[in-house]
Amino acid sequence: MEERMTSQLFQHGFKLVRELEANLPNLADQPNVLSKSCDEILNAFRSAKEGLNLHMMFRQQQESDQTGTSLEGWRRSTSNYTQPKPIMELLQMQLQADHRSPPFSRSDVLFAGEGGREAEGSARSKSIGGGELHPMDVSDSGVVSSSQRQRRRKDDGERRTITVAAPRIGNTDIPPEDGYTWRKYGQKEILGSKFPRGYYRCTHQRLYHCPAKKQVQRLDDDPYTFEVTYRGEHTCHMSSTAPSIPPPAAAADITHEMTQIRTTQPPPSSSVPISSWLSMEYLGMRGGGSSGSASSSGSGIVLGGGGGCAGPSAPRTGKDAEFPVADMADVMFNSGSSSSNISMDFLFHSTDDKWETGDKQI
DNA sequence: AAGATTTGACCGGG
DNA sequence: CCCGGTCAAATCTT
Repeated sequence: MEERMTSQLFQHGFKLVRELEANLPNLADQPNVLSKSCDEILNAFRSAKEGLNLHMMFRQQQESDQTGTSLEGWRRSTSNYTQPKPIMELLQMQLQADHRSPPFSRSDVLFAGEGGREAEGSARSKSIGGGELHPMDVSDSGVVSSSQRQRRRKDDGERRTITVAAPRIGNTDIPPEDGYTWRKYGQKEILGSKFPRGYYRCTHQRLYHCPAKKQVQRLDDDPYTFEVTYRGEHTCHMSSTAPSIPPPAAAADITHEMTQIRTTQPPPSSSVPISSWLSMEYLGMRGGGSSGSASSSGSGIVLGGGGGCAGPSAPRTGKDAEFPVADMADVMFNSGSSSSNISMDFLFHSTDDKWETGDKQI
């Protein structure tokens, strides 16, 4: 169990590395950004290492007092969080604290909820994605009955709309990532809009009945800006067995880096007791459900590795870059706490044949 | 093969 | 009836 959490931390680190790897061609001429990303990675792995130490401590403690209650209590407290802050909000919090410009060119965040946060109940009872469990569809003949589908609309509850700047480098068709993985289920031309609107739902809707959805629409007047509307809240990370771990600063920042260039030093996540940010206390409190964006390329950023949206089924190709990544991580660990020890030559020459894979970059 | 995306059709609300 | 949202079969990707 505890090992699993730690492995999630490690996997997050790996993921950051993978992302850095994928974006390296773009970052070649932005050493400061690159350096920053390296710091994120270092922090991620450092946190993982702390987690490891923590496990060892707890294990020893558990062995000494056979009751095991302390461990149990710790676990309970760590799974006691509600919802992880969506990355957007994390960024805002973080940047607010830092007195820096907002992550994305967030012009506004408006809540259009009719007061109800009931996303969970209604969605479950009415079986949102229609298809799977329709009472009406289960005629024993297997043939769909006359009333073909049952759809639900309305009662979506809260809608949150934000505008997000698209990356001007790389594939601008892909709205910026957030910590969640989304699956596109529709696209529609909208009257009066030049660009179609994309409809996304949480990838883990099936597993966790997660009602979270979002719509992504490019603005007519500024194709580099997306308007993202979120509906419903993520419930998919509520699994008691494995809380997702959206490492606040690191994950948020690397996402951000790819989106907008800025130079900033994140709050050293390593200085935050891992137990506390595991329990999400570090993040403040609950978050509304979401953020982000999906991408047609399916390259969703998946945080953590365990619990919910952020994780159990990381769509990332899993096996592809595991070894290079591990090597890289190793190098970084051994090189101390600063990324400055890594020479650009190492990154751009000794392994340059690997960067070819980025066919969708730029 | 499983999962994601595409896309035309369907449905409900205004 | 129109429009926005969703479904689901076909297709693509991994």
